[in-house]
Amino acid sequence: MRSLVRAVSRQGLRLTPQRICLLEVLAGGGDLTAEEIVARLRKTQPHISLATVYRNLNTFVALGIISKYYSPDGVAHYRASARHEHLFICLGCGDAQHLAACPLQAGLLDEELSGRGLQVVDHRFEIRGYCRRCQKEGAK
Amino acid sequence: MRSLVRAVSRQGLRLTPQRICLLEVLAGGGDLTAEEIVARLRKTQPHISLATVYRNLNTFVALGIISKYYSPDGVAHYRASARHEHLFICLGCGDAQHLAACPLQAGLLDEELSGRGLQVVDHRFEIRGYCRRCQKEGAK
DNA sequence: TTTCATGCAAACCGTTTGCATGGTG
DNA sequence: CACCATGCAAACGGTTTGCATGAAA
Repeated sequence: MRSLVRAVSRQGLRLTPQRICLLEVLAGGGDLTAEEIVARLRKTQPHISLATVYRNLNTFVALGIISKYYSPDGVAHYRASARHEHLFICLGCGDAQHLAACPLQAGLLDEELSGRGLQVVDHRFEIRGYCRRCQKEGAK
Repeated sequence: MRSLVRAVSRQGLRLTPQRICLLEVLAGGGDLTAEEIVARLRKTQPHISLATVYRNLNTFVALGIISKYYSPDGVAHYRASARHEHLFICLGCGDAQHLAACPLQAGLLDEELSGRGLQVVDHRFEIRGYCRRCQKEGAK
């Protein structure tokens, strides 16, 4: 949280109440849609505008303070920047769990990436399938 | 291409001229947006509707005949189904290129996945950064 | 006191849907 | 000839933008 605030002020952006609350929500963790973020913000900022949220989210993304991705239904999700994520997404229940193993750190792709002159900033690995529970339910 | 047509008819879907042309475009390869697909289709199907294209794309995705992903600007891209994809997406120009190396095939995550009882269906790896050209432009 | 940020509402744009028509199996 | 698929146009919903107001530095 503190580092997020510092990142924002270091970029010459003003520290408005809205921005501080937004950073608090983001610091809380999770992949949130703009709607979900606004819902949480309204608790402390009842009149905050959706436009303000979108504008700030875009600003933060451009500065690399947070990251953004689109879920399979095409809705943007935001989260405090994690430079890499490895998710297992269950096709049965939709739950996502984070995986520890990082294929990139293992150096597996290094050769191919460097061979093509590609500079990595972040990555996101999604593995889809069925979790233990949903496998059992499917077998019934 | 032939296998795509077979997959469609096997599912009990009618083989309309629009669908056949759509499959031809998809068989041509690449990650295409609906707009790009329509532009190509108009050469042979001048009156084809955007709605028809979207409807068929969604149908094909649901049947697993093609796959869909959202680029960083939130626009859907479609391609003939690959059960796994490894993409490098340039943060500068937005272009995506496919990587050959597959971290999953290398067995890196096997231990973690099997340890948790997770059954893999497909996966998608996105690596973001800057391509050679955008690195040069950024240095200017 | 000068910007920059906010709120509101309207515009945008990719995508979906209702409905009547047309073509496939 | 029964249905599914198509085309058109309108609706939808997430996101962006113009403009006047308000607050941070």
